This record gives sequence, C-alpha cells and structure tokens, in this order.
Amino acid sequence: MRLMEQKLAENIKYFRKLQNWTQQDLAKHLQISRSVVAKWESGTSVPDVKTLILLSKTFQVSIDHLVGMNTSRADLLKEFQKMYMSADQRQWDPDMMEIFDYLVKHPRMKEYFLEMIKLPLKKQKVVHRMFQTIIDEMERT
Amino acid sequence: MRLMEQKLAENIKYFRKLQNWTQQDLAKHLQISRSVVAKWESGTSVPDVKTLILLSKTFQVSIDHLVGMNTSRADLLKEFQKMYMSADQRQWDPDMMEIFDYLVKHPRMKEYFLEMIKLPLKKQKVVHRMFQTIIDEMERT
DNA sequence: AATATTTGTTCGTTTTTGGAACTATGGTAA
DNA sequence: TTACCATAGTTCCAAAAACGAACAAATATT
Repeated sequence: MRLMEQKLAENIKYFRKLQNWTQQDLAKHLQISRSVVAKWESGTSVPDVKTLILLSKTFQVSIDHLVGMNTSRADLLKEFQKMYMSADQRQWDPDMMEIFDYLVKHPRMKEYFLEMIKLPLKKQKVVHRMFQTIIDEMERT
Repeated sequence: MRLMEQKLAENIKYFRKLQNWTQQDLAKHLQISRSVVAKWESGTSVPDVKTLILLSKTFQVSIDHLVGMNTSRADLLKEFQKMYMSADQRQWDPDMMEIFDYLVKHPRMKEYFLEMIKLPLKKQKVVHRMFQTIIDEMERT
C-alpha cells in the first residue's frame, strides 16, 4: 500500500504545480499550515478524507484520480449496477429483475409498497412481520 | 463538511448490505476490528485514506461514489437509461429505485417478496389485498 | 417470549496528524 | 564567488483521531 501514498504525494505536487502554486498557496487555500502540504508531497503523511475531498474540488480532479486509482474508472454500467443492483453478479441480480417485472405488472402493489416505505419504522417492522406470516401461511396451505 | 461524513457512513452501510455482509464480515475482509466498521457507519469516525481505497476496491465502486461526490443519482440514472434502457421502453422511475434501495436494506423482505411471486396467482391476489389492508390500517392509526 | 445475531457506544491506548521552528536546496543578482 | 531570497523538506511536540475490547442496546429468529 506504500504505492498509493507515493502516487498521492506525486499527484498533489503535480496538480499544485499545474496551478502554478507554491505549497504556501495551497496551504492558504486549504487553511492549513504549509508544512503539512510539504509532508503530503514528501509522502511523510496523508491528508484525511475531508481534506482529500477538498483537494479534489480544488484541483477539479476526481478523488480516484488523485490517489491514482483511476484504473477502475470503467464503464458507467458497471458502476450503475454496483450502485443500484444487488451484488454478486455482473448481470442484474435476477431476483431484483423479477421483482422489477412484477411491480411493473402490478402497479397497485407497487404503490402500496411505496406507501409502506413512507410509514414510520416501527410500523414498517410490523408490516414486515405480517407479510412474512402471510406468505408462510400461504405457502403452507 | 458534516454532510460528507454522513454520506460516507450511509454508503458504507449500503454497499455492505448490498453484499449481504454483516459488519463482522466487512471487518474481517479489511482485517480490522468490527467496532471500527460500526463507527464508520454511525458517523462516529472516518476511515483513513488507505482504508477508503480498500473499501472502494472491495465494493468495486469509485471513491467518489463512496464519499457521495458522485454525479447525482438522477444523472446516473439518465445516463443509464440513455444507454441501456430506452430500447425496450421499460419504466424505470425513481419510485422503483426507492423500492430497490429499500429491498437492499431489507433483504429479508426481499426474500419474502420473491416467495410471494412464486405463489399461485390466486394466492398472490389474496396477499395483495391483505397487504393493502394492512397499509391502509397502518396509515390510519 | 426467549435466544441468538447484529449493531451501537464507551473507554483507555496507540497511532497519526498538524503546526512551529529549524534546516536545506535552488535560483538570482551584485 | 557570495549573499540573499523564495521555496521546499525535516524534527519535535502537542493535540486530535482512530483503533480494539468490552459492554449495552436493538433486531431478528425460533
């Protein structure tokens, strides 16, 4: 993991110089001490996450790029799937897909489901239980 | 900047659940103590940059996404629709997204929902009605 | 209702950062 | 060359933060 620190160090320096800034300039921008910037760039220390985000904004570069992880900047689809679909596969989670289809076909059920989501948490739990009980019952008979 | 911590917290939890992992599972993966994960997810503390990168790799999500610096959900959705959805004109609306999120967070509910789908149609109808009744009831009281 | 699993919180300890001051390097002009 | 100035690297200490263990609370399952 030493590599990552190295890249981050290099990149901070790189983007700083891209702006024609001295360490002092950057430090002022971030409202921190100059010596801290020096330490980042020499790999002696690492900015915390909050500051990293600030750096990303300051330089207008993605955080992934900043830390040298822009390899996985792959396709949108993959990101999207990871973002919104159930995990394991590269494909859509078949189960979710099934539910999706089902709800499209049963809009009323969908509406009521949405209603449930809006309920206070405790009531949601109650609904879950009841639902569970109902399904169990239905499967048994 | 308080916002960022909140989003990061939510996202770590979200992606963890997407994998159907407990905090313990994630902790093991990262070779750290579970309580640390708990603290991240409750916003009590923040992972350092090294660990953040590890998380990004583990979940296969960009760091920017992880800290909530992503292009907005709506944008991503639009992009996705443009690229993959427009063909067969499926209705992919925000409500559906909400439901998906909800099911990710409540895997058990998802399972039971799937059970329902497998029931014979008549029973499904019955379940629908009961569900609606329950929701109506819950909303009234 | 009782048990087991999962999550949240508190505490003391350890690690790490951040800042001040000092040192080192590089360029420029006399 | 030497003196000077701006910039960058390093050391030390204080302060902040994360970490892990143990305990407490909440949630799910039977």
